[in-house]
Amino acid sequence: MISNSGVKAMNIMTIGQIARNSGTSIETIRFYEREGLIEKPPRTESGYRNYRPDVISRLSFIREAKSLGFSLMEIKELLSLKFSPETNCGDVRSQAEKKILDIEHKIDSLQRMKQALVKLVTACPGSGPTSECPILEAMETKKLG
Amino acid sequence: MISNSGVKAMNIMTIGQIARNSGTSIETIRFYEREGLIEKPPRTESGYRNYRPDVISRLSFIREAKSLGFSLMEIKELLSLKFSPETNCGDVRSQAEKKILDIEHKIDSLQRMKQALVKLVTACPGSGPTSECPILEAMETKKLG
DNA sequence: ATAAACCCTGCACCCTACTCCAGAGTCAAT
DNA sequence: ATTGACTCTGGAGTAGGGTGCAGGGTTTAT
Repeated sequence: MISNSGVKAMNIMTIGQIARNSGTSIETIRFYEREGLIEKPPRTESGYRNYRPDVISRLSFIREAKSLGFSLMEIKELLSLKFSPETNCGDVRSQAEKKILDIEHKIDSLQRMKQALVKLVTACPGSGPTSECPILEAMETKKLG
Repeated sequence: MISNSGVKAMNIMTIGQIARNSGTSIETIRFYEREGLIEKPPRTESGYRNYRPDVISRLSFIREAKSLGFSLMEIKELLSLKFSPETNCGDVRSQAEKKILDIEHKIDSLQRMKQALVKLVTACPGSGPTSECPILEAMETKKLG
């Protein structure tokens, strides 16, 4: 290796270090790279991937968004709201507005679900044979959808 | 057919009617039955499934919960949260409490995501290039997850 | 009584999102 | 200079969640 002679660039990491720090496996990181969810990082002379640490938060974001029911496709869209010098601000804006509505709907549904469960828990000591399925009932009467 | 002679039981539906009314395909309904997410309905003499209309809201709930990032397994657990003579109150209660925490975490994450997007939209002048839209920054710095 | 529209089972297949090799090269420490 | 931990590519395999027939009965309208 020839580079890295004078200054030690301590802000680059191997894929293994990124994996350990992000809770995402090496294989998955490479998979996300193939799928375009994270940028192709520069390589060393020998071909090793060379990451800047900020890819870690991107990976955390992906993990979080997945657990909220977004597909990798949707996550890609969310992420691309930043990196598109081509598209104009209006496009991004309306995209973002759509996502906001989507998210608001999700929050709503979760709040109704939570309410149903809270009701179930507080009614618990009574222990009588309550309704067949409290969560379903709560969701039904409030007309989810 | 011999039954159904005197009284017309109008509150039963075929699988096709359920499918059309719930937005879930026939195949998927049968799949959910195999997986135990919905009860096996009674059958006609000829073997046709005979549903009561309330299965529709159960299917809607499943669809909703899926979009919120719950797996079919988790949905099964959510649906089974009720007091039955078999399970004791403590079990149900602690199960429900775990689900509540889970849901609260999801709501939190969604709210942070929404905030990031709202910030993006309000920071967006509505035209021009988007080289430095604040969305990813907002998401990264807030340390989602 | 015949066609169109349904429904049945069983099984193969598909998509998404990974996960796991094999075979080979690289790096750090001893 | 060798060992052991690490990385590379390419490709096959897996789990979860459906989807699509084929082959064959059933219902309903005409």
